[in-house]
Amino acid sequence: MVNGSTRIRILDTALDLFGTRGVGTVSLDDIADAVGVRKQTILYWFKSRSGLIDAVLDHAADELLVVVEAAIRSRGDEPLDRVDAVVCAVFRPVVRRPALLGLIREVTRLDESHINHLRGRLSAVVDRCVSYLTSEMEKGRLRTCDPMVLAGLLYSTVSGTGTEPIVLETFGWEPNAAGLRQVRRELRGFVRAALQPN
Amino acid sequence: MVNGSTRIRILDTALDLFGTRGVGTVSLDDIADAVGVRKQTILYWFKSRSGLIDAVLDHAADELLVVVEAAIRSRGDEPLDRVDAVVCAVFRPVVRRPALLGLIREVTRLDESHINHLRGRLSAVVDRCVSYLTSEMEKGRLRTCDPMVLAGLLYSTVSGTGTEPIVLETFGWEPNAAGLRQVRRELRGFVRAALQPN
DNA sequence: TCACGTCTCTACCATTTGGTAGAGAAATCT
DNA sequence: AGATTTCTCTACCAAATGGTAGAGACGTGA
Repeated sequence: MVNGSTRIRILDTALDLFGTRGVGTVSLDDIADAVGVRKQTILYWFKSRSGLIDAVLDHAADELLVVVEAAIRSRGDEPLDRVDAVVCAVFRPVVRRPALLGLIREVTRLDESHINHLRGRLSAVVDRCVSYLTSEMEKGRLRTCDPMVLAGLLYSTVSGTGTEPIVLETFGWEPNAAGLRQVRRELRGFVRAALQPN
Repeated sequence: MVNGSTRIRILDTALDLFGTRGVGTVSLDDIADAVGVRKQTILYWFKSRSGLIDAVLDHAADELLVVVEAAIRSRGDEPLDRVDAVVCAVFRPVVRRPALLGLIREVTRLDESHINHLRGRLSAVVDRCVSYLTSEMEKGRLRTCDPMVLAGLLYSTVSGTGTEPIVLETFGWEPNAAGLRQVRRELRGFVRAALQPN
């Protein structure tokens, strides 16, 4: 097997399992079985379960950062369009890799050390989003409000929509491709309406 | 000890632990320790771990239903005010009992049997919310969109805000009473703006 | 050929898990 | 006084957990 490939397969699989079933309920054996490898191989590549968790968080942050950075730099001067681009960017993993946002959401259930680890990786992007919102509000191009809390609300809305299909099903939503497009359309309209300047 | 009191103390404690740490990572011994009781006492009142989970979900649904029903029937004909009342009602447990929404959110990680159990308890309220949104949209008093998906978006936004203080902290939010009031104010403004008729 | 990196194998370990069984204490109710 | 409810206690079980240890297989590159 090529150098690094097994390591990455472990990271990918662990990300999926952690993100969909929750970090605390996935054992090393579960991951090993899913990869098609023995538990000892995981402990060969990662010195402990805790080390694996940190590595998976890094892996997830990498994936998310690439997507968001690209969207932030996307064309268009109008802030509503730019926020829309970020919303679409974050929504994409919802379809392609549902576990990604699910894992980020798991942060609430993790130890302080892992929380800080992830925070360190995401803080740069978060700061940029908040200061962007601030400057556009000062220009009167977005509804004026607390930009930090607004960023949090936007995150909650997008991430919640993506990570809780079961709740949406309770509301009568149908989990198929057409349904997903519908959710994305409504999500974009919702966010756009919420940000419209007064 | 008075009849039923221990049972309810177990339910309350289990709700808190399940909601904050996740159902899958809380053992019967954890709950027993927190209640100040032996594991056997839990298994005396609930026939198994699975039975306890269902009972806790019932307990949580009860608490949530009372709050929401009251808000739905609150005065005011204006739909924006009425939705605002429900948002405030759901936000109240965020302060008083953070675990409540955290437990509802856990539904994504549960077995199908438990999911259906909870769904059965919540479907009545959900249906009422959706049909209310529908009728007000038809009257042109709310922004026109898909009412089912809108209900899901509202839920995601409110629940995410309440269950992810750690994420909000990453955005720079300060977790104290003033900060919570601030979040609630922004949340209400956000939802109001998102629902404003075109 | 030798060394190295990668991975599997067998065999352990202590700890924790959900769950069972049965005896008995203490209080309350009839 | 007797019966019932509520709860604790000791003792146990099989299964799964994270982790360790060491030997060896296999292929590649030097």
